[in-house]
Amino acid sequence: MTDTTKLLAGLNEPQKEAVLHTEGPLLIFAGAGSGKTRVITHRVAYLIAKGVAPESILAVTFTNKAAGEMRERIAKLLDDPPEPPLVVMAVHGGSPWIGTFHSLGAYILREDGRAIGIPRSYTILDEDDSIKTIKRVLEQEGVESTYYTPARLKSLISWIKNNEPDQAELDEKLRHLFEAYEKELARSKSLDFDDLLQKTVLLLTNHPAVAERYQHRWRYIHIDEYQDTNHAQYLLTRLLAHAHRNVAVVGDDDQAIYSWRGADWRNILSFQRDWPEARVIALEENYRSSPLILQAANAVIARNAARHPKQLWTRRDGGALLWYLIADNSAEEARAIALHMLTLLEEGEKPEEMAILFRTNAQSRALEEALIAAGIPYRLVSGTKFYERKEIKDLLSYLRYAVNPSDRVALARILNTPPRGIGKTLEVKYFARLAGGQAHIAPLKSFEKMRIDRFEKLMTMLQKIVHEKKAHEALEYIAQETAFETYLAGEKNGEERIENIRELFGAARRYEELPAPDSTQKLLEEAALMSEQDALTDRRSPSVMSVRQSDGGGWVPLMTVHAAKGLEFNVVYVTGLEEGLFPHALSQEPQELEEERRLFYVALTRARKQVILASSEARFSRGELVFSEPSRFLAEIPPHLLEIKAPQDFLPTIQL
DNA sequence: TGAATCGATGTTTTT
DNA sequence: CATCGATTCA
Repeated sequence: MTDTTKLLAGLNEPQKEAVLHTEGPLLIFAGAGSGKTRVITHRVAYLIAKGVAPESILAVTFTNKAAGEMRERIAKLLDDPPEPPLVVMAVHGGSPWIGTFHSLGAYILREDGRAIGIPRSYTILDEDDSIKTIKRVLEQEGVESTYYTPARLKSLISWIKNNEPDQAELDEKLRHLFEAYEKELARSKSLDFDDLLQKTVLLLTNHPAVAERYQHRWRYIHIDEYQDTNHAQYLLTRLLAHAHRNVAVVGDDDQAIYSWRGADWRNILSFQRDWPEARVIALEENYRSSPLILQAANAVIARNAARHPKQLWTRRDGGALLWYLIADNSAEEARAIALHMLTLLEEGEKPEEMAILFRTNAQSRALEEALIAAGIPYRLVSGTKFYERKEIKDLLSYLRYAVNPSDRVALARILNTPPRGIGKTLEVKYFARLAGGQAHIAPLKSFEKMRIDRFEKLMTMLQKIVHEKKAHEALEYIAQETAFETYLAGEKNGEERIENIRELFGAARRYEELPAPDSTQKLLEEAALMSEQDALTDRRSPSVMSVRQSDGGGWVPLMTVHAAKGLEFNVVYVTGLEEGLFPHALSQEPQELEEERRLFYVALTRARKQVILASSEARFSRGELVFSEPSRFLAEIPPHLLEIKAPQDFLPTIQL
């Protein structure tokens, strides 16, 4: 057993208090860089060292990556070898359960969903899959309306699921479409992201015996990033903690940046209403950023009216002024940044310690081009995610369909991929046939029947394999049988895409130790719930690959500010600081502007040593040159903290 | 059936 | 600008 005093060493007073307050509700306001993750990991390790059974501890994190890191850090604190990353701990008895709300819901529903009619083999639909389902519903219902576009309907449905409005308040048409969508999901034995939360709440509410089991199992609950929980997550937390009341939530209202996704940061402010006996602890000492960066961030966030007042401080002194780079256009902005990076690299800064942040993914293009020109290795922590690539989704859809033969989205994907002569007409016939034998279904012509028979035979075989063998064996079988690599070789970017599916085989091998059907199930779950920060692979150009190999690893990370949440770097470039872009033109309501400001605050507080802010007077947006003013946020930073730079100030001191 | 081409059309952030 | 969908042609 680990000595508990060791777990308290090096913590400041409020941090210690948070670790020691193990019984009863606990609310931790943790400012940016105040050692929040440290507190949670030490707290969990402390509980275990004190003799609490590890399996009775639950920790909910914002991303799976954060979960993996937390797991490793706890293991290290307890002098245990870390578990292999990404294999969910629940399957190894005797470990804390650490994961996101969505994976928690997926797990509970997998175990107990049958009580509310959800089969063990259900499919998780990602955003793209559920949009496809909505398209099918709109077609079936013969909706002509231009108002109900698939994307808009998706967000309306999502809103309904998260907020459970009074049925009577809903528009008749919308209610009808909502029900049709739900019916289609049920028929496909599929759940969307919102269902993973909402159905879990439903299960625990309607089946008290099930709820009691989980309440009894997880006696110590931790929720990270509580300011970004939505209503369903709030209810789930309350349900799980109800019996023992040992619930510790950690968050910062100033870093709430997901209200557009249904998150309600007032959850953190109203915690004390539900748990009146809660101990409240504020962590305001910052260990990350230089005092100048903190002063800038504090000044900016102070402009928000809707916040719990607080002020970050640091014991450190010194630090560099924030730089503000004004460029004529986005290409020049990108080039200047790349040049500056070269100087820092010369001085010995590591590439992975210099992050480039932007408001929208579309901005990455110009930056990538400049980095390629400068020969700087980078990685895009965003954009087309690994599991969203077509070849990956296609191949995984075979497994999905084998596991869940009701999964219509998966079937539609694989029926003719690779091409096997089942085109649009035959697909329609086949779907009608599966839907049920009405009289008007045209009989299949003999060549059609042959093609269908061949496909069905393949799937019967695959089903058998999925139930008897591991995920990677099933994948390799299907790739073999469908000559998938030969098919990809004939497509554009064939080589890269073949690489990708080989990488998928590798990912599948991480589930080797699980028994046969679970192995495939887990892989599919990971694929659906993988987040931006978790991205397994990175988009990079061939030239970048060679640089990477020659300098012993390390890439400059490029990502949206949202994706940077929870991360920190020595140097942070915040690009595209223009009105209309950051703050975004679509977020102009007072509340939305405050969220944009919080987003800017998050960007600033990612940096340890240096912040470089950048804006362009003109940039291309949908093929058009658009001119804009510098972001209002720049003017909110006290001028004495800023040093204005022109692109020429970034001229290289070394030869390109 | 499936490849190819043309034209319209939408534009934030993501589990 | 890039993606998606519809239409056309082999």
